[in-house]
Amino acid sequence: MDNNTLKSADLKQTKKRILILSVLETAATALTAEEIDELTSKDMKMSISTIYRALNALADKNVIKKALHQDGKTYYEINNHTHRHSLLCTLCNERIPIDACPLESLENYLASETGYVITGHNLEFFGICPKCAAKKAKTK
Amino acid sequence: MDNNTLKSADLKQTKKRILILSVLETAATALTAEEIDELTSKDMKMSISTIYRALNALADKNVIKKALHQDGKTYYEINNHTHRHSLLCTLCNERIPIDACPLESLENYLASETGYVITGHNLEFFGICPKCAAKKAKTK
DNA sequence: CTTGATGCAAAACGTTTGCAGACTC
DNA sequence: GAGTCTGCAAACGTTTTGCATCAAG
Repeated sequence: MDNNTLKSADLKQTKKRILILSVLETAATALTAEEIDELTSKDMKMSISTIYRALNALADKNVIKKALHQDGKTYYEINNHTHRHSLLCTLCNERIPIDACPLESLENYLASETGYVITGHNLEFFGICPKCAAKKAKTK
Repeated sequence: MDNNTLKSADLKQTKKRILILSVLETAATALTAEEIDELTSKDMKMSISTIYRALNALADKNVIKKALHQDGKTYYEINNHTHRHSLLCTLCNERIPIDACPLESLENYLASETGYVITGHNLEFFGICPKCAAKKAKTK
């Protein structure tokens, strides 16, 4: 675990912030504030507004990435400066990560076409996972 | 204007619904409920909950598409069964439509790899438009 | 006349904020 | 000790909902 992530982001190194960061570091996918609350509550009790404030501070410093998903919740994940999107089952909410991202070349094209400085993108796939598809076929 | 869009979607043909649909049909981009409220208010006064209910009914019937964007608002647009994404200036909120969508082949790959039935995706680009970039350079 | 649509006000939801007290540096 | 972080409760903005009334089929 990187002990000076907080220090180098000009943020005070509190136990709660360290715990939030370590939860995000070990997570396989992006997490909501509520999920982070659950995961940290075993080790330490903290207010949900503390979690939101810590997450926003970290996102401002680009330590983590923040994105609003279609379920209306904001997801946070460590910013490893690589791309990862996800595929979400609209029935059971299972979420699996996708490594491939075909958008860089499109971004370059868009930049030259529009004059924009492209700073990022948001991409989510929706579908029905095999388990839910099977379940659905049965009940029909 | 298609007079039986509502009828064929099993929805009652009310003046308000017709007006909402016509606003969406003439819009160049996806609209929020609030924007639709403003655009319709010249012709007819209606409650915001009526607008939300009409939009949700239409989205359920796949007459329109509904998507939550990064500004926290839900945008609605006519479902012409083609793809269009957008590029959004994070400073002035200018939004320009993008026709290209390179995701079909990736969707096929994901489907075979994960077993999911892929039903859709959500894609947004962020950047800074030339005007805002110029303004920003001046104030520095 | 039955069913679905509407208005209003209140609630829901995830997130943010003001303020007083507690902690890090 | 200065400046930042935290907890609590209250506020926020968008969207949804319960219920009574109204209009479309």
